[in-house]
Amino acid sequence: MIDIHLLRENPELFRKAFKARGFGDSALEEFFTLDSQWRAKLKDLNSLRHEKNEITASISSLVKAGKNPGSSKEKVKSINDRISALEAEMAEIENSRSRILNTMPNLLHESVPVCKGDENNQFHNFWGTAKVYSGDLDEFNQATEGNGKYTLIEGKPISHVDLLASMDLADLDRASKVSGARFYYLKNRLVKLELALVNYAVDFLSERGFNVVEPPYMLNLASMSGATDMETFKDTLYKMEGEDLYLISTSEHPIASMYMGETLEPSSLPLRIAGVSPCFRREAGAHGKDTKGIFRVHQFTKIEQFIFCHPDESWDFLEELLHNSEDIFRNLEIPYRVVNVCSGELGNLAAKKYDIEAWFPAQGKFREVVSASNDTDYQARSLGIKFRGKSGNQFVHTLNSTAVATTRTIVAIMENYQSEDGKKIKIPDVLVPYTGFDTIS
RNA sequence: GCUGGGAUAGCCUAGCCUGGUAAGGCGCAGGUCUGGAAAGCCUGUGCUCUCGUAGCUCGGGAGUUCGAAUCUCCCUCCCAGCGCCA
Repeated sequence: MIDIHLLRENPELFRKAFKARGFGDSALEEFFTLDSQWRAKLKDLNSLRHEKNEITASISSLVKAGKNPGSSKEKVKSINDRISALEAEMAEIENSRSRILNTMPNLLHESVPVCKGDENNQFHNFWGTAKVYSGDLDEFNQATEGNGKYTLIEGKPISHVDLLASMDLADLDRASKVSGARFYYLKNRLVKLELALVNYAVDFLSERGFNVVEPPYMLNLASMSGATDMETFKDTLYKMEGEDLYLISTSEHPIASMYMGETLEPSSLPLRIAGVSPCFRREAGAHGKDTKGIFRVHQFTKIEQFIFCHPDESWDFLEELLHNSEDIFRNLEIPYRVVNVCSGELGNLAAKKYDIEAWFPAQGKFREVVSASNDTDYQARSLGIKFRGKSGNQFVHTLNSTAVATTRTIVAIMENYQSEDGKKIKIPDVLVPYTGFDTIS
C-alpha cells in the first residue's frame, strides 16, 4: 500500500509513476473526490463525539454527586443516532477509497527504464560462455547487446521434455492422470538433484548471514493480502475449501507476514531470512505457454531470500540479493543475463526489479530464473511492520529474491550440461558433494 | 475435540470481581547536570485529522448502557490438563 499522506501532499509524484506503469489518472481523481468527502465527514463525526463525551462526563459528575442527570441521557441517545448514521456513510466511502488505494502501485526508482513497447527490459550484464546454436545467434547477440560470450554448437541440444522421457527422469503422463496438466512425478537421480539444489542453496545462504526458515505452506487471507496484491494474485492462488487458507505461491509471503503488525527494534535490522518451501501456482493466465515438461508447473520448490531493513539501506541490499543469486548461478556455471525490468512489467509492490535470465540452449532463449525486488515500504505498510526510529515509528523496507527455483534450474542444468549424444547429464561440480554422483545417464 | 486459564502500548505489568473514560516499571529519544560520562531529575515515546481544551485505541466483531479494558454473546490465537494421532 502506498503512503496516503504522501499521496495527499504530493500527487504529482504518483501521477508520474502511474503513467510510466501504464495506469490512467482516473483512479487518482476518484481517490481525491472520496478522500475529501471522507475528511469532511470526519470533522463532523469528531465534533459529535466531542459533544457526546462532554455530556457523558457531566452525567458522570452529577451521578457521583448524587444528583439527577435529567434530560442529558436522551440528548446522548439522539447524538448516538447521528453518529451511527455518519459512521455508516463513512464506512462506505472508506471502503471505496481503500479499494482504490490498494490497487495503486508503488513509486519507481529513478533507474527503472520506462517501457515503450513489448520488450523494453534493460540489459544489465552477462556472465558465462553460452552454448549457442548458429540459428539462435542473432537472438543471443541482441539479448546481450553484443556483450555475450559464446561457443557455437552444431545442432540444438535435446529439449528437457524429451530427456525426461528418454532417461526415465520424470513421469508426466501419470501425473496428468492423477492431478492434471502441469504436474509431474520427478524420478530417480532427478529427485536427488533437486534435493542437492535445495541443500546447496540453504548452505550458501546460511554462510551469507541468512537465517533459514521453512514457513507455513498456507496463509490466511489477512496475511496473504498484506503480503501481496490480491487483486492481481487471486487468480494465481489455490484456496482451501471451507477454510480461510490459501496455498502459498512463494515463501516470500509467509516470511513477509511473519512480522505482521509488529514494531521491531532497530538493532535487530537488517533481518536476513532464507525460506525453503514448495510453491503452488494456478498459472491461470498461462494457457498454451510452456505446456510440456517441468518449466512452468503448478508446484515447485523454491529457496527464497528475504530482507527487512532500514529504509536508508534497501537499495544496497537489492544489489546484495542480486549478487547472491548471481553467485549461485555462477557457481552452478549456468550462463545468464541480468535485466533491469521496465516500468510496465513491474508488479505493483516493486519499486525496482532485476531478473536473472538463464540461457537455455535447447530453447535458444534467455528465460527468467530469478526475480529480485525492492518493495521499499509498500509491503511493510500493508502488513504494519515498523521499527522504532529516532523520530517515531517508521515502516521498514522489504526485499525479496529467488535464490533457486528447483524445476527451472533443473531444466537449465539439463539443457546446459547434456552430452553431445544426449545420453548423459553432467552434474555441476558444486552440487556433486550433495548428490553423491557426477553424472546422470 | 473436551475442560480450565489467558491476550492491556517496543517489552513487563496494574486496572476487570464492584462500569465513570488506561496507572506504573523497563527500554529508547531529547533536555538538565558534567571537562566527559554515569546516577538523579524533567519531558516525550500506539493511531487519525483541518494539530486541538480534538477524536480513536485494551486480540477481532456484535450487544447492553448516558458511559465498557471492565458486563453479555460470537470468533481468532496462546498456555495447562485430558482425548485422538504421523
